[in-house]
Formats: sequence, structure tokens, C-alpha cells
Amino acid sequence: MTSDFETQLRAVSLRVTRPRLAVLEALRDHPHVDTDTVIALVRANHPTVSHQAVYDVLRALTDAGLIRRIQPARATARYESRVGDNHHHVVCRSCGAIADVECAVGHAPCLTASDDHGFVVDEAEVVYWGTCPDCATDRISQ
Amino acid sequence: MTSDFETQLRAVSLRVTRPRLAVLEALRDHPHVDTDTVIALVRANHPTVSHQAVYDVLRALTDAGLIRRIQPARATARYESRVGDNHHHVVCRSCGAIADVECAVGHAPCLTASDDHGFVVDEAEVVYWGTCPDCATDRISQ
DNA sequence: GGCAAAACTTGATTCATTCCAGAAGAGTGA
DNA sequence: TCACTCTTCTGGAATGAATCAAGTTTTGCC
Repeated sequence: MTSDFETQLRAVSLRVTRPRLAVLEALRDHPHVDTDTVIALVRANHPTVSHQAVYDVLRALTDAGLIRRIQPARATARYESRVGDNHHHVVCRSCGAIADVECAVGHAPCLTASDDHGFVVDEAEVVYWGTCPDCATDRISQ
Repeated sequence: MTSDFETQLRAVSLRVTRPRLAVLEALRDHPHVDTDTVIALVRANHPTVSHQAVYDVLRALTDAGLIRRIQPARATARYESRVGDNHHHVVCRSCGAIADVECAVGHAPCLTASDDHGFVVDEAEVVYWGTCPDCATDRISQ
């Protein structure tokens, strides 16, 4: 378990520290959480970790590609540990809930822009906007 | 020209005010600008407009669907006046430049999630990440 | 064990965005 | 055209996520 994260960290030549392991654990157990929640989760087990350390760790892990930062409009940054597969997200407009969505179309035609304006594109990010089941129910019952 | 914007505003039952017209003009002439730039552009013609008014107007116009807010990760909010067609954006990782991209695939298979988790999806937003021509050139020449 | 570099702690700061109270302006009916 | 009402705007202060800075601790390596 922990040694798994250790391996991941070493693989990208990052040192293995308690804050980093704690962040990785928190993200494994709670996908799509924002920075504040990560801090709270980490402190549940390691009360002395500073918020600055969490920001630092999140940035380091993101740069290293171990976690992914997602930031839908009008929301604070969220992170998830699932990387490598090109999956996407559905975001609820009303409550901000996020769920994973597999990339429907196999080799992903949507990942190729029609006219790239000379840009060298290396990733396509898709965000589906809508209403989650809970909010849809609320709206009807009101 | 101006009367065109006036019509748009009235169509969504928003009052026609100088700040609103100024913001719409600024966005027509400068697509993909951030809030600060909008404020600067508006003040070029109407020096007395407060920053709060611009924030207010941008929100009102966004809610009304006259403009669209785009907010790539690690960047401040940007706005564009092109709405209605489902076009997407290429964002340069290094300088933040944004360019429009037509939706390549006609009726857009990428707009349909494979498993929507019960979400009612009404929009799919695609962001292509990469390097713009200028930054690519810089990198090579260094 | 001991050393250098990387990472962490504490505390302050920045900056986009929002909140608030009062003033001004737009639309409406007489 | 004029007065009235409600929306919008002005100016200033406040919020909150994220970053910066200085000094201390820890990690990985010899």
C-alpha cells in the first residue's frame, strides 16, 4: 500500500516524505477533492502538516504527473490520483459534484482538433456540464 | 453596430447601459481576454467605469448567455463573445495564449458521454493543451 | 554517522473576486 | 415630458485561494 506510493514517488525521482504519502493516500480514498479538503484529510492522520506543504506537494505531484489537477470554471482547484488513462469528467452545475467518464470513442477522434492554428497539441481535456441525479431530483420535488 | 448589442441586451431583458455596451464592444474586438484587460479596454473609452461594474456586467452577460466564460487551469477567467456554436479552444501551456478550434467531428460524438452516471448533460467543453507556434519557436532557438 | 540538497514550518503577502451602502441611471406609466 | 421604481453603477473595504520568503528539519547518499 504505502510502499506502492513510495515506488511511484521514487519513479519520478521525488523524495519520499510523510506529507507526500499522506496526500497520495487522501486522493486515493477521495477522488476529486479540493485543496482545503486535502489539507483536512491529511491532517486527520498527520496534524502537524502545514497548508503550505500541501500546496507544495500538490504542485510537485502534478508536475511529476502522479496526480492531475482539474479546475472547472467558478470553482477551486481539485485533484485526482487517476492519471494515464484519458478519462474525462461530468460536473454538476448546481452542486459542483464531479464524476468520472470513460472516453467513449476508443481512439478518441475528439482528441484531434480540426485546425490547430499551428499549436502542438499534446492533450485534450473534456468537461461535460450538466445536472447530477441528486440536484435533478431536488429540482423536481420543489 | 452599437444598436446590434442593444438588441442583444434587450432580447435577454437586460437594461442597456454604457458599461454593458462597452464590455460587449471590447470582447468583440479582443476575444479571449481576462477580466483585467476587459477593465482596461472599457476604460480606454469610458474612464469612469468601476472595476466592480465590469465584474457585474461580465456575470450578467454570462448568465444571460451573451458571452462565455472560459477558465483554463492555473489561469484567471477569460471571456469571449462568440457563443452558440460549439467551438472549443487550444491553450498554450507556456504562454497561455488561446485560439479557437472548430468542433472537428460534425455532430460531435465527443459530446456524448459513454456512461453519464445519471447526470443530465447539456454541454461538453473541450480544451486542447499544447504549445503555440511562438513558444515552440522560442524553445527550439534556445 | 555526516553532509548537501530537497522539503517542510510559520507567517506574511498578493491578487482575483466578492460584498456592502449609497448614488446614479434606465425603463414605465401618467 | 415628468416623476417613480427598480436595476445598475461607484467607491471602498473584505474575503479567500494561492504564493512568497526566511529559517529549520528531513531525506537520500556517501
